[in-house]
Amino acid sequence: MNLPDFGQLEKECLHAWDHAFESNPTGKEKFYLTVAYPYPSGAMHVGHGRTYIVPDVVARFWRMRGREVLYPMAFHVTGAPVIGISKRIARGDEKAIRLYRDLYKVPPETLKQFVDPLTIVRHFSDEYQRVMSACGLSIDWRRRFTTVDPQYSKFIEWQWKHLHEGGHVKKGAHPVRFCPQCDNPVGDHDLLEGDKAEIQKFVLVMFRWKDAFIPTATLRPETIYGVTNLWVNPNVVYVRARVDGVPWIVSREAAEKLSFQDHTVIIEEEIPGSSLVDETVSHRLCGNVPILPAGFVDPGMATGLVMSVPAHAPFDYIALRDLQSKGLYTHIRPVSLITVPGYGEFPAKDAVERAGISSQDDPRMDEITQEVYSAEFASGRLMPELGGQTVREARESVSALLIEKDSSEYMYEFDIRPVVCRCGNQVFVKILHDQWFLEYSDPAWKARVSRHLEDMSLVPPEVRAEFERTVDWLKDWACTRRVGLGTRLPWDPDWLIEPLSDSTIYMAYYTIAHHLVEFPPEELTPEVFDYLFLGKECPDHPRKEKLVQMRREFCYWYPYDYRFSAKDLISNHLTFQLFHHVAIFPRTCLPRGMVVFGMGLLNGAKMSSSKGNVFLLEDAIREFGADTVRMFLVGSAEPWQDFDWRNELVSSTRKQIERFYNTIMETRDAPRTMSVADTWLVSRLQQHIQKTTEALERFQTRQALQEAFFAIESDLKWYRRRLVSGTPGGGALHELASVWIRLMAPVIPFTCEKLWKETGGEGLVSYAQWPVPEQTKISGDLELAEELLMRTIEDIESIQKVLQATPSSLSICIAPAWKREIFSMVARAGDRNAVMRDIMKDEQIRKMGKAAAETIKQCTNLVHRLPPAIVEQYLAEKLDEKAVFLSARDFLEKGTGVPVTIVDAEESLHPRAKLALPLKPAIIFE
RNA sequence: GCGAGUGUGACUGAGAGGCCAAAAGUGACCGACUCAAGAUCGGUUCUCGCAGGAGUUCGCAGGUUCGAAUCCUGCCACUCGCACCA
Repeated sequence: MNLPDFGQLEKECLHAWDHAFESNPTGKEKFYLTVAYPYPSGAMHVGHGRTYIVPDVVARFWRMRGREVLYPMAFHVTGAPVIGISKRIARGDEKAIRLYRDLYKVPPETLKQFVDPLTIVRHFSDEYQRVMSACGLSIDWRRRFTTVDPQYSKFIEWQWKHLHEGGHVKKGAHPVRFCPQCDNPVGDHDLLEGDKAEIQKFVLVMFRWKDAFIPTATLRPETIYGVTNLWVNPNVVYVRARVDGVPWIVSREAAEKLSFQDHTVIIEEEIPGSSLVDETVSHRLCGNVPILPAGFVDPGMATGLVMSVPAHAPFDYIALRDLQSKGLYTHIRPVSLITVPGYGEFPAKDAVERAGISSQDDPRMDEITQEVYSAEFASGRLMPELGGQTVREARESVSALLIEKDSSEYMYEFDIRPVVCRCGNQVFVKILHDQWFLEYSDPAWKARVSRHLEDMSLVPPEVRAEFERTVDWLKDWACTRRVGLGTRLPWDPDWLIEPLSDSTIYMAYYTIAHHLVEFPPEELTPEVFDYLFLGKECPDHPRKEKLVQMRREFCYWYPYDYRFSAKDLISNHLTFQLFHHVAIFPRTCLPRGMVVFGMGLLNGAKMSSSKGNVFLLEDAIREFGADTVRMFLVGSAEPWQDFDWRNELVSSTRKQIERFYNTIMETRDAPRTMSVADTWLVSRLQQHIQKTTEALERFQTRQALQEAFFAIESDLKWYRRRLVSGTPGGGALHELASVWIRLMAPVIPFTCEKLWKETGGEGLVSYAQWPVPEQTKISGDLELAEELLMRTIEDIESIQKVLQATPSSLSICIAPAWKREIFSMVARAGDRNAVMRDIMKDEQIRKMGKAAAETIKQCTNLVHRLPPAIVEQYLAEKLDEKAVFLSARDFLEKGTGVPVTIVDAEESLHPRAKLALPLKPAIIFE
């Protein structure tokens, strides 16, 4: 083997590609694809690599097909993560420092500067660009920007002005997880404990006790009609507190929580739980009820006091039963208020008894509570005397009633506790005010998105259901922040625009990004953008011609053709950007398609930077070469499937590329003569061109590689086998080389660029014309003949395998014409059952008698066992089987090592000769 | 829990009612070439079989059909999402 220095080769290519992929509007049809821009807070790993390499393969493919391709890239730096990172590094946090120093290999001097968040993103943006280039990504880097560039901020302000004017941004209150210590809302990833916790909305049912209220929290306000008592924990000390001036009795924890939920709370005195036991409270809807002691009451849960509905709540039922079994409170009877199919008067009792639960501590209690809850919610109705509403309806109407007439309030609480912030402190539910929302819940907005979604091309098609559901499910999105990097809300500059919300239509920005940097930000007024993106009247501007040109460029590129992104973004970014597009742009500028990717695994485990389970892309390129990394990443699975990076598999990909390189280099010396095998090879090649093209049009990179690489390799194998020994191959190889290099160029552009040059190709292969299959080069009869030969050899080999005695000769007996006739008739027949009768109508054949009947049966069998394409071809071509074998006799003799004779089956005396069928000659070893 | 998806031979994966014992790649084993290793090339890789065949397989259990990896039902397992975050 004579391999080049791939590292050197890559360097030369990168040099040749410098500025080669900068795209400008031309007379050609365009193809605009974008990928979600990265948030550069760390080094790229091979998972990121695939995210950008797959689109690059697509970009290179369309470029070679003559499209003007735009593949831009920018960096998303708005938001809070880098601020957290810089703080942690400033604080000397070991874990953060280890990650950046050891895994991401940030030099110590640079790391020191990471106390400034912008330094982090600047460092990694540059690194991203360097590594992306090293991967051979055909990006137009002139358009690079970051989301904190002043021009971009102007663009965001323009967009938000429209969203605001369009009525898509509303102000409201919003419960969030909040850490008082950090004085900030906390997201899932900021939690030490309780990351699954959801905020639930409880109704506080206000029971009167002396001059105060005892609020009990419930998710089932409709059960107020069945309250028999309250529960208090006698071992807990409660407080009497003035809540918005009104005295409430709640747990100490509850008092603190309420203070975060829009209440002013002043604690006045402590009240031991035990002193509340046996007190009487009252409520308009259930009258006077006693307070009973119960150990299960958790002071950390909502108000720390609960109402008891033993007929419908298993916990309440069991707690009451336990007390009554000790002879206490025996006068209390459960009060039934809901009827549910499948349960008796007291569903809680039924459920407990069915499950055979005897104690409050039984672990199944939560499960059966859920069971009763769900059953009643799904199919329960209030008793007729209470109005007969469904539980679903009653829950709404009763809570409205309680709020309006009975001083009830809402209280938010987590469904799972404890919830602990990364800083170690307890997290509370806080109601944020003045929060701005994108009103994704707006049915009219949703409807426009849904309608557009129908017109979009989604790859793979299975994701459509998920998009539809997401559009349906999206609620209002809190779109402003107090902390982080970003653009300020134009009409309320105390707020920053939230980072997902500022990244929804930036694909439009790319189209003119390289021109926009020439403008001072203050000149980029809304009127300018209105002209550029919406075609409104062009404002007066000293550089009006420039603006006109930019408008033209935008119109050339937009809308984008495909957006590529990982599947985890379906439920936010990918759907958000559709909402924003329909809100801002006219129909003609709405996105055309999306391609959704699978996730990456490393040696079978999920890739995760925080767990250190990553393989850096730059290391991979250094170790294996960029082409190897590319070919592995696009070839191991289709884009939407998850892929698994395993070093040993990657190494074998490298060998494949080396093999490819050598094969092509060897073709340079091949003579120009065309043999039968050459014609066959060229004929086959047309199919591979066709199939590769189709696969890439459908983004099936793996399938494309299957055709463009392995299928061609396997043809070459047969081709070489068919060559007379010692010959180096013929004229087909030159054509093959030229086609093959181009088919592989999108995937392994470095190697192909080099080979293109070596084989005398003109210019860059990156811009060479994509091969087109030529009908005139396809010879069906030859392909069928070779197919017959291959199949026969396969049969011969399988016989040889089981043969014990060494044969001295081989006869191949060709089926007679009448059998070929029968075969054709069988193959053409539509109705399989009638075939026999129809064929036997033929005088000539009927004379054959039993042999004919037998042959019909065998042919029927054979026709169904052969690939339809072959049968079809057989019907279309006039195949002279005997000639095929005669011309391949040398080849057969060489393969089997015995003399071969080819005879007509009817001339052979051997009984086995009768077995001969079309496409399946009798094989006789003697 | 809810929603969307996936389960194929040692592994990655094609296959979407008869072309299917199931493509291709990888790995493993054997052979050729080598002093040797690597690379390369040829062969084998579910079980049985002295004639191109037969048997048992495609998460599990049923069902539809002349016929099921493929269609239907149930179960099990895995992946992703469930938001204030990139």
